[in-house]
Amino acid sequence: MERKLKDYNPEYCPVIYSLNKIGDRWKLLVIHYIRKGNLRFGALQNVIPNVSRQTLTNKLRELEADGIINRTVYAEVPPRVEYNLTELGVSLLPIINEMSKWGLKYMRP
Amino acid sequence: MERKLKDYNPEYCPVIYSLNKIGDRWKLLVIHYIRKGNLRFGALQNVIPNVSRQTLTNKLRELEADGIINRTVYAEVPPRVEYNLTELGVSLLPIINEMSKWGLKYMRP
DNA sequence: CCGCATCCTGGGAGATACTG
DNA sequence: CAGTATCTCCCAGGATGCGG
Repeated sequence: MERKLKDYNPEYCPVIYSLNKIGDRWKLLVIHYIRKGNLRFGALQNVIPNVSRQTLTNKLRELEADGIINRTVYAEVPPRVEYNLTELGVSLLPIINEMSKWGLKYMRP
Repeated sequence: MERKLKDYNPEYCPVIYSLNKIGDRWKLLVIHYIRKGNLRFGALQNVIPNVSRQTLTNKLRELEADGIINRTVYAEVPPRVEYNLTELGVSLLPIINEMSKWGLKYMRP
């Protein structure tokens, strides 16, 4: 189980709540890349640098449990699974947009 | 040394850059609370749940090295040290604001 | 009060092999 | 293809004591 700040924070504040949902580099990257159209497990693995299948799986499960993404299995051969942002997931995009804007502005090579 | 996604990411993207600077729950919390007026080391330690001195020290150093906060030492007895956001630090506030807004809207007790 | 030096531990993450 | 199951490793972070 993931240890969360919530567990021992007396003055629970919104920022901490958000951090507990997405304050994890992997999760933000997953959301970011799903938004960009990388919907399949393999696609995500290719585009996110150095994620192991294991970790990617875990993060996808957590995001699903938090209602941020949907998982759709297509009964095909070979099997196909697609992930999509839920409404809640979409509501996170402004945060990622702000981060993206900041990165663009202040990034130095 | 902190292992950064940057080190092994072929397609370097702004979101990842931002993540490398602040994609760490402690750092965001530090920025958040400095903004709220908790400028002293002790104040930060009191207000951030369960940070050890060590960790807080490290994060403050990293933030300082990244030009996000300033450190001012007052030659008093007892000693006093204050941290302030630099211009670069202030430029991060929109991100935190978005996170705060999101938390307020979707937080369930 | 602030914070460095040490030591130590837990659990996040990688590697690998195996299934439907 | 898209996972699960295991095992291992590593280091971020906690605890503690000292020093300016």
